[in-house]
Amino acid sequence: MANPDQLTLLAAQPGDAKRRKTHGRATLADVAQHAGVTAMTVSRTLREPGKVSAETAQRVHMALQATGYAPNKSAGLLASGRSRIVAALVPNIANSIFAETIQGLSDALQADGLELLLTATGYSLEREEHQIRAVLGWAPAALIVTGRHHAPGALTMMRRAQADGVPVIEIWDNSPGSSEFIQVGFNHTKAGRAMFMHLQQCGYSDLVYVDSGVMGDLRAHERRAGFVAAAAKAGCRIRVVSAAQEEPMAAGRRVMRHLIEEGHLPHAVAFSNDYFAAGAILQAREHGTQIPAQLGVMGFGDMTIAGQIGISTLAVPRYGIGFTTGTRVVARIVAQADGPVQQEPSATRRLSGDSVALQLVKRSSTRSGHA
Amino acid sequence: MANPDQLTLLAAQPGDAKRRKTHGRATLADVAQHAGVTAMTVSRTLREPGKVSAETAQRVHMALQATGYAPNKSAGLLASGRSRIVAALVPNIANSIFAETIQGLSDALQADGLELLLTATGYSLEREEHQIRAVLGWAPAALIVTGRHHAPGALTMMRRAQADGVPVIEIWDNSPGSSEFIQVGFNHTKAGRAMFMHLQQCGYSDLVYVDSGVMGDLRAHERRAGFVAAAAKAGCRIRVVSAAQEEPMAAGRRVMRHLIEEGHLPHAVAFSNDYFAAGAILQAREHGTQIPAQLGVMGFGDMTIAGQIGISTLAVPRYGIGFTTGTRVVARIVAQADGPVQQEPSATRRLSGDSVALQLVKRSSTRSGHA
DNA sequence: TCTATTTTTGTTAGCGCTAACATTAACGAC
DNA sequence: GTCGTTAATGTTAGCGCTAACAAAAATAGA
Repeated sequence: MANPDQLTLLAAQPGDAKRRKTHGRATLADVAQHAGVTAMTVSRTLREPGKVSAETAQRVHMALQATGYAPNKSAGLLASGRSRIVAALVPNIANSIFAETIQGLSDALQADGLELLLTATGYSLEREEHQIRAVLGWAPAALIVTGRHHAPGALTMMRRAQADGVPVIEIWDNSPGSSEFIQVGFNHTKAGRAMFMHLQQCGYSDLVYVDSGVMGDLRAHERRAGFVAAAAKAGCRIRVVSAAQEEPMAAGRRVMRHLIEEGHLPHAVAFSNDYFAAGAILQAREHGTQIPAQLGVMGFGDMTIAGQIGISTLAVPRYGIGFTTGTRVVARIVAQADGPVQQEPSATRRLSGDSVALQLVKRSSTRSGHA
Repeated sequence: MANPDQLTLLAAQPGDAKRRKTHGRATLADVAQHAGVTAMTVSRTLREPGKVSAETAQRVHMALQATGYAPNKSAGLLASGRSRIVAALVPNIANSIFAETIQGLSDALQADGLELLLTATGYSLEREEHQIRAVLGWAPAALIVTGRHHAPGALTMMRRAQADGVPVIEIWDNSPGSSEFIQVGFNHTKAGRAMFMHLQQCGYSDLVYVDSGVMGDLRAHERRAGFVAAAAKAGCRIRVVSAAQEEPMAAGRRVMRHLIEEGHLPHAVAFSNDYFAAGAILQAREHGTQIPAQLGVMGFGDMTIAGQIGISTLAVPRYGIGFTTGTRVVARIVAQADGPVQQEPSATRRLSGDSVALQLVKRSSTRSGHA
């Protein structure tokens, strides 16, 4: 090939009326011409270096350098059907809970050069469904969603994706048997129960549980339900309060103020997150209420502030959930790329999920022993 | 080929010897066949509804429903050269500063159905360059980077992108004249100066400035430099301390402990972020040091905790930077799509940047008046 | 009525890349 | 030397979609 006449013809050809406006950037063909090889060889040099001779590879690399080539990912994706995009859907990003998970995910993915397409669902299953549909258009290498509850249409798409070999992972949940997807997270009902058990062990029996009352936060509902059910079963007095949906520490303050002004303090208050608890403790201190002598307080999440203010809490590996998820995704994708070795052709091979461990952190906001 | 099923398949469709494995999902052609029209008509129904008759549109919509069509975005992108992806690069995600900016960006983009491709640079210009190259392969509708400092190669790519009509926006900075790109942010040197000026107005003249010492955080360096320069010029005693790179509140505590143990307290300490300041104040309280009577403290960022603990701070519209950026991007992209109307053909039309306003928040950690 | 528009739909040819197959060069084994 | 075998490169034909143009149908104008 490389027929000079043809090249000239092509170059000079004024007749290509229907030619589309090209993007202007260097293409594989440009690089190939520069290196005196075909586009395919350049493509191979980039993706399968082992299959190209050292000498050719060097020429190609020089040409890559010279042309400033940057691959057109959509063309690659269209041709190969594989992308290196990982799509992740979380309720929101600003919430430091998910922010850290995303950071962990991002860190793990970057190690292997995977890209992160991120969307915020705002705790809406409807938006989630919409966004799943959108991101699936990119043929992602993996799909990560939050929680195990999804709209019917979303479920259908997730199933289909999984059937197509795309790992679908539910993060921040782990309820074996309740889901057909890989899960990396923990059981929220148990978490709520664990919170109660700590307070019970401290000897508190007149309890208040405070959470945010965000409608769509199913996991928060489960934690609350777990707490309440355990408390009721144990014969404790239990009251549930929904904090207004405002800035969490301020909300915690408000709840505490109400409690104190009511005149009748419970034995202990459990908050669905440490920011609530932190605000509450600051408020209590200002009122001169002794913690934990007059009132036990516990939070959830082991956020930074819990350690600083001395809040007993249930620690959740926020970063770890993301990092573990990312690591699994990378492993799966690498395995897929390296060799489509059918390890267990007989059974549907499924990646199992991960139950991340929660840990109770006892600090000065709850009594240390039995009452 | 030994597979009988495959043989049957091949026999059923004899013409396509070299056929590639298709993704299995419905394509435009499938929908078109179902609706009794051509693929082009379906495409138009989706993208330019006005150009399709009502009756046809309905038939198409039914077919879309029936086939469960989901567009293949890479094919669309490859054919059109336009994507609805916005690429954003931030130093990190977990840091609540950027998390909120990303949330704002995400919120603004979702209003118009734009997608967010997010990467974390970890304050490394090298990684930034690498990631810019990667995301540009998706022909993003806009490129958002953090700050105005970039590796030479990154700059080249950013210029090229801008020349190609892709809006390139630098967030978290605003230094008119120093950049050829749109900026949405503020001037960090001025911010540092503003912090000093507050302390000066309070009458403090023996100062300590504490920041994290993260090597790549050029903006933090600028704030510190601005503070130090202003302080020096005003003849104040000024000392700079780098907090260890650990959990910020703990670092703040450590710094404060050192300061107190040294025996000689300065008049006031400025921290490069509110978490440092919060930790410091908690520590000081435990030592019985009176704030602000014995020691003034100020932070930066107006994070939630600053309001809760009563820290004077310089408020930064974290969410706003993201939201404004997103809004601008949307406006630009919509304008591009609606009509390529050359509004000012004579001059290079550039979107101007936004200097977001910082606001000093005076709280109980600094004296309210002159000394 | 018949032409001049406008609206609606169809046809064609890629976008830049890669899977699959085809070809050629290189290397031994006998 | 001949033949198989492997390694290295080339050729062809799309992936699914849309820009650009072309044709047909509907509408209007006289």
